[in-house]
Amino acid sequence: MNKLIVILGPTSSGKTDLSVKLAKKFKGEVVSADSRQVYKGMDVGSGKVTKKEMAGIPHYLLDVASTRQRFSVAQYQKLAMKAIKKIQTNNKIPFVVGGTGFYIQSITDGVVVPEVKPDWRLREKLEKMTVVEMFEKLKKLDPKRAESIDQKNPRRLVRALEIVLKTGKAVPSLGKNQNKKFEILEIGIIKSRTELKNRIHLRLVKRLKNNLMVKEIEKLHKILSWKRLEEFGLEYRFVAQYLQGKITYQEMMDKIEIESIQYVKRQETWFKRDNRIKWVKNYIEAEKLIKKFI
RNA sequence: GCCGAGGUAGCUCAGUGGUAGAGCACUGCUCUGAAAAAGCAGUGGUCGAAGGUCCGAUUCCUUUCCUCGGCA
Repeated sequence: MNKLIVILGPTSSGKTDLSVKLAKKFKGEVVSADSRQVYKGMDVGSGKVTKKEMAGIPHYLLDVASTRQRFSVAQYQKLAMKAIKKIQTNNKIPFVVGGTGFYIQSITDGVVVPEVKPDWRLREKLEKMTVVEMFEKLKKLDPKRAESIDQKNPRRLVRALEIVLKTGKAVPSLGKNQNKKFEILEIGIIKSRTELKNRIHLRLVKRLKNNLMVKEIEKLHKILSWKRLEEFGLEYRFVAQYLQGKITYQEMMDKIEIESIQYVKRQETWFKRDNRIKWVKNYIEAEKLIKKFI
């Protein structure tokens, strides 16, 4: 059976370092699972591995999309599965590494997302409705989905309506079957909140040094609107706000740190639901787990 | 020293004679092609201190301490 190793953890937990070391030791190659690192030109702000840090280990799913387009889980799943197969045929072990829980789940659970491509014009129209109106509409068109949906979340409502309106059929129920194609080991990096806080702070200072990150975002703005840049969140959102004069430099720094920690919490909440994850503190513990697994 | 403004949740502030709210922070949670996104819920205050009036004061009065402006 084909083996697959997942290395996950909250932002700033040290996934890159650990995964490169492990990949070297166990003849592995890395498949990134990061919703921002897929974009070309988002390097400093997304904490993308540098060529040097890769230390010769091939990395997939980096720079596979243009920031002008919107990437999605469905695309991720397809590309990542392809990369995984390729790695396995080369008799190497794929290491899926990242912090985007939804992307990871698309591999480990093999979730089948409904085959309905986003229709941005339709979404724009739908978004003009209030959530109450959207929910009422969904209740009529797809009462079953309406039962389980988050009634106050416009994104979810828009997507559900999009599926129903485009296909004329109800949203298929989610079959959460484990991916049977692989034998999977999921390793999570555990770090205390205070340590993550420190690391996030130091990382931010480093990224701000020499204006590296600000320059990167100014460059991105040449082809992207501020609005679009703000959609990317965290460093991209607040540096964009700073460059527009909406907030001060200090406010920008504070905001990035606060929201990064909030992001950590959201990631932890997501990972908590997956009890396959084996939590480790360091390289040694991870190495032990993999030795047993192989 | 005098005059004025203010002291209410971790922060910024609203408010009322019948023991208090908001936003943000904080904590927990959700997640069907935007997921660093988008949502939901919850905790939290002896209302600066001490007296007084009142059935009752955070709200009115007095004193006091502190902060910020202006004048000396």
